[in-house]
Order: sequence, then structure tokens, then C-alpha cells
Amino acid sequence: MRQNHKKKPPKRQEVTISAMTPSPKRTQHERREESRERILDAAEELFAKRGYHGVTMKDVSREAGVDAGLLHYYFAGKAGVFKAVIDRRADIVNTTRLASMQRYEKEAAGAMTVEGIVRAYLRPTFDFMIEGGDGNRHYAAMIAHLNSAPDGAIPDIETSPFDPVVQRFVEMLRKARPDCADADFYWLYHLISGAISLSLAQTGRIDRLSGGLCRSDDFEAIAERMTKVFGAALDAMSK
Amino acid sequence: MRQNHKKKPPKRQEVTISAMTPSPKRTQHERREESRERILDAAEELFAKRGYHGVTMKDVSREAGVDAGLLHYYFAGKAGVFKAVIDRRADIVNTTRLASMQRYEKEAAGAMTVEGIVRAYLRPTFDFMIEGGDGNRHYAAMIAHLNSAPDGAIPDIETSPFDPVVQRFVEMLRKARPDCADADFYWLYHLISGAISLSLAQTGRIDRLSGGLCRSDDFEAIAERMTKVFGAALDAMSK
DNA sequence: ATTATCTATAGATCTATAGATAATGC
DNA sequence: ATTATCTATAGATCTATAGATAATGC
Repeated sequence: MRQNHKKKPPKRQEVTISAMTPSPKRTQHERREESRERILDAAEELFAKRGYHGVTMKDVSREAGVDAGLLHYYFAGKAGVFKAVIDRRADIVNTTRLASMQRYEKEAAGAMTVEGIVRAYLRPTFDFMIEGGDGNRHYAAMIAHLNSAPDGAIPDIETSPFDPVVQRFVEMLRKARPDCADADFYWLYHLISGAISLSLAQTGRIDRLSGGLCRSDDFEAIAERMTKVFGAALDAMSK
Repeated sequence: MRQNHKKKPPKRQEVTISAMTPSPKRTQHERREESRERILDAAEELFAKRGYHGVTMKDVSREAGVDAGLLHYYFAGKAGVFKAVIDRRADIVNTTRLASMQRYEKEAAGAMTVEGIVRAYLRPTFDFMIEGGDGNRHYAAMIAHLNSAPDGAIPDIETSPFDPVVQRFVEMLRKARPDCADADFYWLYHLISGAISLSLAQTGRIDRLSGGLCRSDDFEAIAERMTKVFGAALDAMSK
């Protein structure tokens, strides 16, 4: 038994009519890029919603309005598609985070605070959610999923591409609070990471629990509270 | 292409020799219960490691040392197995949490603190991890996975069975801090929930990041820090 | 007699690829 | 000429079940 999105009869006309009408006279490079992007967009959305193993190549090709063979042609298999989806936005996320933290370190000069560092770390992530399109939010949900998956849950996918910035985060904390134990910086990151993951997952659970008082997509509200709570966390830990 | 656990040749002798040797003269009830438990144990472990869609009925039956048909006989399909795994320990988790919170409410009389409530909420969960066996930890990883999965990611699985206790948690916070906005209680829970989920997932990421300084399975260390950080969270939020 | 377990298999998918065709490049 | 796209299909797996067999119940 499968979900209802599988129930559709094999005619995929409604989808393809608009999705595949080619604007004539495209260069090969344009066709290539458009197909690749379309595949990655579709895969991103589906992986976000059902996880790696919950999605088939056919699901992706159907959603992308593209022939199933193309996924292999461009990405050499399912794991290749998944990796390409992750890589597509990993750089921009890392770069923006790093820039934000460097900017803060500079402007704070010698007087960095934990709250300032936490804010600088979080801000780009939540901007990514607020200012970005659906693609960004699908990507985030995928990453959230991945973050709480044990090693080996997804074949050929290992270390998170986001680790280096975390090291930077810890270094800055170390400078700001030389009095604190090193382990506490990592534990702080652990707590933050959990809260970020759950937020990026946009599960709708908090909406349900709070009877609509809180909304999973109110990233401004989350960012504000996270900044304050985790900005005070090292002090709280050593009490 | 699949993972290496699929590579084994079809002879499953080494597994079955010890796993299936029946102690003679068992009642039907005993046989039934033993098979069911064996299936649930295997499913729990596999679902924890690879998620719902990453596990096949055959994987489970092989790991359980039981014929594949039995899974349908007892649980009427894959979704049935999954639900049974969840239900098996849900009650004990809920009951223990609730008892812990009621105990605290009583002993604190009119003078509950946020930290006390957070501690009462967290303690049973981490005891579950520390004092329980592998089964408990597999179960926890599964729940963590489930927590960050969007609605509909797993067919026929809806609301978390743990919601009612959360409402109790919020009510107690309300009593302790009538000055705070209701939404903040839910956001606090959101942050806690994210940190719990990531901790239960036992991904090993923090071990890697910290170069071994922190360990994913050091639940005592996590519980301590969570209690303090989130115990001070409402104050931090309103600053 | 009833219940637990095994055998065998249907029918649906899934990933992947080989080879044909259509579109652009030069 | 080269690259993008489609057709057709192999071969492996997956869930699920019908029917046979083995073990316990009474």
C-alpha cells in the first residue's frame, strides 16, 4: 500500500503541458541547466517531505516533468541526485554564515559577547528561511532530517558540509569566554543545533500544540528567543 | 546499489542457529510473545538506524530470525509493525514523565521554579536512556527521527503520542510564571524538544566536532546543561 | 481443533542501462 | 558531430497473501 500521491493514473499530461513546453531556440547549455535545476528542485522538495528512502527516482522525474532516464544521465543514480541537492546550496549557507561571524568579530573588536556570537551565527540561517523561496525551505527541511539521521542511514553520505563553521563558532566563544570549559562550548552548540534542526524541519507540531499561538514558520520569533536563551546559556551552565 | 548488509548470501544459518533453537515445550502464548518481541526488537533497531522507508520487511525478519510471513501474521503489514514498535514503549514514557511532574508539583507546593519543572520533565527521559537497555536507546533514536519528520512522511502515522504531557508541562510553567506570555512557554518547549530530539538521536556528531571531548551518549552531561540553560530561559527571553 | 510457522508465488515497483531519436553545434 | 532526451526493458526487490505443515490445546 502506498500514499495517495502514487494513485495518479499514468497520464502525466497536466503536469507536462506547462512544465515541458520548451521556449524554442535554447542553447544546449540552457537546456542542460534547466533540466538539472528542475530535477534538483523536485528532488529537494520530495526528499524534504519524505526523506531519502521515501522517494523514488520516478517520483522525482514525474515531479520534475522530466524523463526518468535523465536523472541517471546527469547525476549517475539516486545517491548522486541527493548529493547534488545538498551541494547546490551548501556553499551559500557556509559563506553567509562565515561572513556574518567575521563581520561581528570585527565590529565587536575585543568585546564580543556570547549573545552577539550566537546572533551572528543564527541570523543568516533564519534570513535564509525568511527571505528565500520555497526551495530554501525545502532544503532546510532536508538538512534537518539529515542532521538527526544516524551515520550510515543514507548510503554514500557522510559528514555534514557545515562542520567547519561550527569550529569557527567555538573559537569565537573561546575568545569571548576564556573562563568557560571547552566542553561547554560544544554542548552549547549541541543544544543550539537541536533547536535549529527542529525549527528548520517545519513540522507544524508547535502550531498544533499551541493551538495556533505559535507558528512553525515564524522564524523571526524563533530567532529572537534562541538568541536570548542561548546568549545567556554559558552563564546559566556555570551557575 | 544497496548497503553491504544486503550482500549476505541467502543462507542465514549463523543467525538462525542460536536465534531459532527453541527451548522445547513452550506454550503457544510463550511462542507468540517471543516471536512478537523478537520482531519488534529487530524492527526498533532497524527503524532507528535507517528510518521507516530505509527498512524492508525482509530486513526485519532476517534480523529477527523469523520468517517474513510472520510479520504480516502478527502485525498486518509494515505500518502495523512500525506502529506496534512505537506503542510498545509509549505508555511507560508518558507515565513516568507524568509521575515525575506530579511528584515535583506536590513537593514544590506553591513554589515551583522553571528549573524545577524542566528538571522534572527531562529526568525520566534521560533515565530512560541511561538505565535502559539498547532497546530503549533504539526506541529513542526512532522517536527522534519521527520528531523531525514532516507530517505525512510516514504513512498512517499521525500525532505524536507524547503531546498530552507537553500540555501538562505548559500548565505548570503557567502556574510558576503567570507573568510570562503564553507563547513563550510553547517556544521554550520547542527549543527543549529540539535539543532532546538531537540528543536522543545519538548521531555521534558532537563527538566528532569536539574531537572526543563530548560524547553523544553522555546523557548525564546533557541533562545537567539542559536543565540549567532552559531553567533560565524564560528570564532570558523577557530581557 | 486451534494457533504458530513455513513455502511458494503474484503483482507491483525500483534502479539502472543500452540503444534509438531529436535537437543544437560548428 | 556532439549532446540532450526518449523508448524499452533487464534484473532485482518489495509487500502481501493463499495454502500447506508443524506444534500446542483440550
